[in-house]
Amino acid sequence: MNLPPLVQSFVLHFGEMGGRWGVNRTVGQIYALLYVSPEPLCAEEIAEGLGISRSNVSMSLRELQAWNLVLLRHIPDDRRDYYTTPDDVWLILRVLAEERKKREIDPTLSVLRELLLQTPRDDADRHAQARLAEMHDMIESLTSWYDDVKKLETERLVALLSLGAKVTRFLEVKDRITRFGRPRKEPLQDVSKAEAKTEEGGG
Amino acid sequence: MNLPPLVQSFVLHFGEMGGRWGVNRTVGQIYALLYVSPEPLCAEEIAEGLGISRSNVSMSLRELQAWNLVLLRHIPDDRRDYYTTPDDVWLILRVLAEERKKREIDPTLSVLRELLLQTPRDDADRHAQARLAEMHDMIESLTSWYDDVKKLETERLVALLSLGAKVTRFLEVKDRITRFGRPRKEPLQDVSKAEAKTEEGGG
DNA sequence: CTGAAATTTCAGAAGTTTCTGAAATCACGA
DNA sequence: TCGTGATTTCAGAAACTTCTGAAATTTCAG
Repeated sequence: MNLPPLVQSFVLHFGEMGGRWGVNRTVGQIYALLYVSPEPLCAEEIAEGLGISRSNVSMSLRELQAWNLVLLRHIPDDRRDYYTTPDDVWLILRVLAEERKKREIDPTLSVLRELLLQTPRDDADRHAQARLAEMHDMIESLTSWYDDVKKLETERLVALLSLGAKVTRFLEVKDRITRFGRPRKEPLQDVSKAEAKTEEGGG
Repeated sequence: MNLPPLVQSFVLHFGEMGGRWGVNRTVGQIYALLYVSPEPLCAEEIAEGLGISRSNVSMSLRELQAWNLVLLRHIPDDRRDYYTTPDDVWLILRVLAEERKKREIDPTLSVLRELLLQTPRDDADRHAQARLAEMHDMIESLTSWYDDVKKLETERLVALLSLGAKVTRFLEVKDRITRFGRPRKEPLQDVSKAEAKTEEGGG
């Protein structure tokens, strides 16, 4: 490996983490290298920089493309493909979230739906389905929140994040107002329409 | 494998997904089995149900314990260990989020910090550090949002989720108000003081 | 068309992870 | 103390993934 020390440390770290993120070491390294590189790189340069075989680079770039994590660039009068990453980190985050959802969540959600449609044969089945339903409903809450939030422009998304849990003060205020009209426990579903419930103490 | 068909489908699916979630097939299967099982199970029963070796069960349970995803139970006059999962799915989600953060995010954040402290040797280093800083800052926004949100009681967390992106109406109002006094784009930090105003335009 | 450069594919070598059965260890009652 | 049964450990077998170099394919200028 033939890179400036700072870049090298970053690249090696991403390589090690690759495994935990669902890609292999080389894919992680290539991504890291492209991410910090000031210019797009061609396959040969990547192979050279990381000290790995040209064919390994080719396969790993394919995988990065399957993840939508790299961009192709061309340079006039040079027919090689040059690769780079999007430079907006928030865009990168969106792509990553989308891809991970597609791989890690969606298949499970669809299996859960399928199994919940089956007619239970006995009490064991009924119990199992009740558990699957709990999991299904939680995942639905999460993905519908996600679908909603991903539509936000980045600026707003950042604002929303920095607001953090302060948002709940909003809910508390709503609560207090709402309780005058409607005395007691309601299903918590559509809080936005003003029918939250219970829970005093809020500071 | 010797399980009711519905449970078996669920278990097999979790086994397949295991790889994508950073655990191996057996770990995924055991987790799924414990999750749907109405009673805690002992190692022998798990091995029997899944048709795998006793030692494999032992090692996989260890891993699930390292992830804090299983609970130990004891039955009077029986010295075997019985295992189960927490039954609140939201608690499971919290544990999972925490563990994944610990494994997938924290190490990277600390490497980024370390590399950002180094004195750059040239322009290439300066450019690389600028990129690392962008990544670092984004991850910090995310983790500080997460740290904030994870303190919420589940009931409030669910309410927050179902609110989704509607929360940004709150931000819009704040924007408008703020702009009277202060002509331009401000960091959107302390919105919490503008509370009660929001949300009349709902629907 | 031909040929040179870039890229991809692929069989199998190298490396890694997962799984097992056998042996070691532990926990407890008699 | 010992014996019984539960549990863990561990060396190596089996399965799987990653990586390479060689060969095949693509691309494009002349």
